Amino acid sequence: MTPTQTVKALAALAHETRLAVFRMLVQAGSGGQTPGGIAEALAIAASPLSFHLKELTHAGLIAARPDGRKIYYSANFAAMNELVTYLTENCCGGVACEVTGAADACCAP
Amino acid sequence: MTPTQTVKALAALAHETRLAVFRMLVQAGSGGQTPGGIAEALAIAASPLSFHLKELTHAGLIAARPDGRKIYYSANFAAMNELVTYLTENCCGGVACEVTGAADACCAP
DNA sequence: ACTACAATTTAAAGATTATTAAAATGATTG
DNA sequence: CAATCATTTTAATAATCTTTAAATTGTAGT
Repeated sequence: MTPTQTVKALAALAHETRLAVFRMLVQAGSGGQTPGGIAEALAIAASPLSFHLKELTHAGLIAARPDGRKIYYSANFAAMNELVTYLTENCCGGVACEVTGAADACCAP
Repeated sequence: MTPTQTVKALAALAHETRLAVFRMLVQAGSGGQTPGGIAEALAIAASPLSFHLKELTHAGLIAARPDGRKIYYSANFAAMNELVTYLTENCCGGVACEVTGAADACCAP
């Protein structure tokens, strides 16, 4: 993951509505959710939701799967995991972690 | 961690310079780094760096430890780990993970 | 074809954030 | 105490995001 891609993903998540949408999709699993379902659950109007879904999609954090006149959005788990890895990478210089004490998997929660 | 705190942390990281600074501090471990050291390593002018350090500090992602006329900044590893946890929490509804297959630790990289 | 539904697009207004250069703070050294 | 060093603050400008409401696309049912 490049710094630029990472910044895009973080910026996409750095908004209350989008963070809620993304977490809802993370919890929904690979089946996903339609904009209608998300809008109802989170009480968001259709137009802004569509804008935010586009932002998350452009950042590579979610993907769309059209089905008839509905569209199912689901979280991109690979991207999510790459993002987490990028943030914690080479923690404490890669030596035995000062924080967790773990030899590898340094600074994992 | 509240959604509001999480959004603040993500927004703080969603900037190329701040992401680079934060990763440098993550890799520096608990000893930390001074603005002077960071400025030299990343080729950033003092004034914008100070602005970005303030943003990261307000977001709770780093902390300052003054020592004489120098200030050592270091990553807040607890905050970093909480952020990661918040993003991946209750992945796939908490049932056996569809993505990794793991029973718990669902969707960990 | 006509109507209804699911979702997206557009354009304008409003709000937030980043950058720059200059000035200021506060701690050390000679 | 004057000079210097490390860092922060200020204020103005420039750039970027969000929201809103209205209009649009595309699909399904009658």
